[in-house]
Amino acid sequence: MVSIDEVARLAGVSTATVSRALSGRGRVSDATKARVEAAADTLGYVVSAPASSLASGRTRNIGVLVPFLQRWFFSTVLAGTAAELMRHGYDITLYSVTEDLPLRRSVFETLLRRQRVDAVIAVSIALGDDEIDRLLALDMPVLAIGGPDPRLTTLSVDDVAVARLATEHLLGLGHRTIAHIGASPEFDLDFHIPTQRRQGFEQALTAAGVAVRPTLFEPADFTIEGGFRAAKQLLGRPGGRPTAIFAASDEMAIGAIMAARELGYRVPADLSIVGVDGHELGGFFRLTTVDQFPARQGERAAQAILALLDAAGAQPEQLPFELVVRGTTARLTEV
Amino acid sequence: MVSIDEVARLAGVSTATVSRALSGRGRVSDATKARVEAAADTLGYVVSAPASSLASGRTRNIGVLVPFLQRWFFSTVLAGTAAELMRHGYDITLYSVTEDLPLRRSVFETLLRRQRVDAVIAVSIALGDDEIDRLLALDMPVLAIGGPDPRLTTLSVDDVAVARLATEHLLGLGHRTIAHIGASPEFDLDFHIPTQRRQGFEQALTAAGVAVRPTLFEPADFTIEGGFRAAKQLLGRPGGRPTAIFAASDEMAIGAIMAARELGYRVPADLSIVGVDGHELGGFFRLTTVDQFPARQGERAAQAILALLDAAGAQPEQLPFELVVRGTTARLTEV
DNA sequence: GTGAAAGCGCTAACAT
DNA sequence: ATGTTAGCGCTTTCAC
Repeated sequence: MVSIDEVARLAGVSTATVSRALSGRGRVSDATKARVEAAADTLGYVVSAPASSLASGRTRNIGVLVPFLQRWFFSTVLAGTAAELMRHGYDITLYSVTEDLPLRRSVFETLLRRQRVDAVIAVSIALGDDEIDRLLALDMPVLAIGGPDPRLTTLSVDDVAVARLATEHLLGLGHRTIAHIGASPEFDLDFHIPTQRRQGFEQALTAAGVAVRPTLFEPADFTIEGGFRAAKQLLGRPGGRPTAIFAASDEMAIGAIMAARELGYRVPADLSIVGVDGHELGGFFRLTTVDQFPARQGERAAQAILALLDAAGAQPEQLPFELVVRGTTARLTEV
Repeated sequence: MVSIDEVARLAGVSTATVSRALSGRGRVSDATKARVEAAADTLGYVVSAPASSLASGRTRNIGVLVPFLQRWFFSTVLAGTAAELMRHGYDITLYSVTEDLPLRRSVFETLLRRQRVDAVIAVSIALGDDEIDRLLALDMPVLAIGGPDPRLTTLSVDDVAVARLATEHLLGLGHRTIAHIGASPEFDLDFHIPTQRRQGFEQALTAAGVAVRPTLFEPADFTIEGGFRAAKQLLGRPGGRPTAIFAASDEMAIGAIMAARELGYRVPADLSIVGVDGHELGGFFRLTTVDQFPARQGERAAQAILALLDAAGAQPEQLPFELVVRGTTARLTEV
């Protein structure tokens, strides 16, 4: 391992100057800077992260907390964050925060407290009160993406507005009997996004003078399979089947499409379906959806945390979303 | 930040003893060990990673290289690795190694060389020769999961055997006109798994005395959409359509199922389909598949790298796989 | 603009 | 079994 002294010797300067030249902190003449860089280059020198961290207190490393690594949405956000951070020379330390309680505790009580990260990003994760306490006690910038907690600075889409938009799209096509596939109550206990989507849905209906009917709601677990089951229920129930379904995620919407097909309904001729997310499979299924650009959410979070690191506080920020009309929604045709 | 001296003072011992007691290296009497632990506990002391790393040369951190974070297979392997590593008090630094060449270079030339990781795991990633040179030059344990490179210690499933198993399943059901959806040549240029699957497929056919017909092969890109397109080709081509399809991934197999349905073929009555992976969607589609247990692959890699870290060399290891017969394959019925 | 020197918070000999 | 001490490889005052 070539160390800073060797670079200093080769460049004919002190280690202090090498440090300044390579880090960009403190002034160094252009000439020496060039010489130092050349020396570092020929020696293949790379600053030792532990030594630098110990001396400076900065790590150039961000901790990222992710709940369901295997779900498309989360890994997509993570990919966005990772790319953006790497672009700035930052590493990312990944903490998979699952239901495994002992592991989970260790993240908050030990792993995050080892002085290994400069800041943390929590990706759409429902945190306990004590966990948030611990994050706050870390005394470093913390940013949440899409979580429900008011104590954390949060980047989020306006889920009420998202749902309203999807529902208004359906209303605009003439639909009046619109069902909603949302979260089961347990699922939503600590994570409020699904409830907000339901609120937006009901707001839109009410604003259009359409009554909200409890039989037109069916809970599911945000998977294709869950959406499939829920849609079967909705479509199978006697007495006025829905002519449109708003699913709170694209994966559930895809499940609904398959359920409809299996029951012999044509999408969108007999049934319109709209989802939320911007899932990669959306194009294939020609799914109309409200895209929330998950990869960009991740990037945005990375930028925000970097800003927090060399400047002052960040405010909660509203993330963009957009209706993408494809082939699973159509005008209501008189039955 | 409470430091080791405070713990030493409170426990009435030297910092060296605290270090020994907390790390488990070197002997400490049970009594003092208990006192030190108590002191650390009441003070909420956690060892500073940079300081410890600088002094010891160990980081308790593993670098993980992942190519397509958004693909189910990769994020599942990663989740397995992450959980297992965390269980042992290790952090994981995630490097997303994509087609972005400048970023990619920075991983190998800078990020990995900062003394931040004790070892690296490369998850099913096609590495260039120079990249492998750089990994080897890192002078630390490196482990690959499922990659093609002979210079790296690799944990992998026997892809030839996997394909043979899938094909033999189909042959055993009486099928003789079996098609294969595999990788396009470009896709396989630097990553040989797809080719191995094709070899296994052809081996099985030949062993059963069935001629290999080029028209019964169709390349795709390992996505649902790709599998869909490929199956349409295979089934639409005039002259002896296949009665069974072996797809080199579950996602392609799912695409094939949908293509078959759309063309009016019943699965498995008219067409049997088998995939590879053990994808989470497999149950929903009742897909017969050869499961390769991705989550366990990740765990296994974590265990192997930990073993490498405190002992001697590891040998390449064969990973388990298993035929899971569900509902998309059936006996050939006379047409 | 540059150098000297004092740490950053630990661990690992080496003593005892 | 425990204490003393010398670093680990940087960054950052403080001088000049």
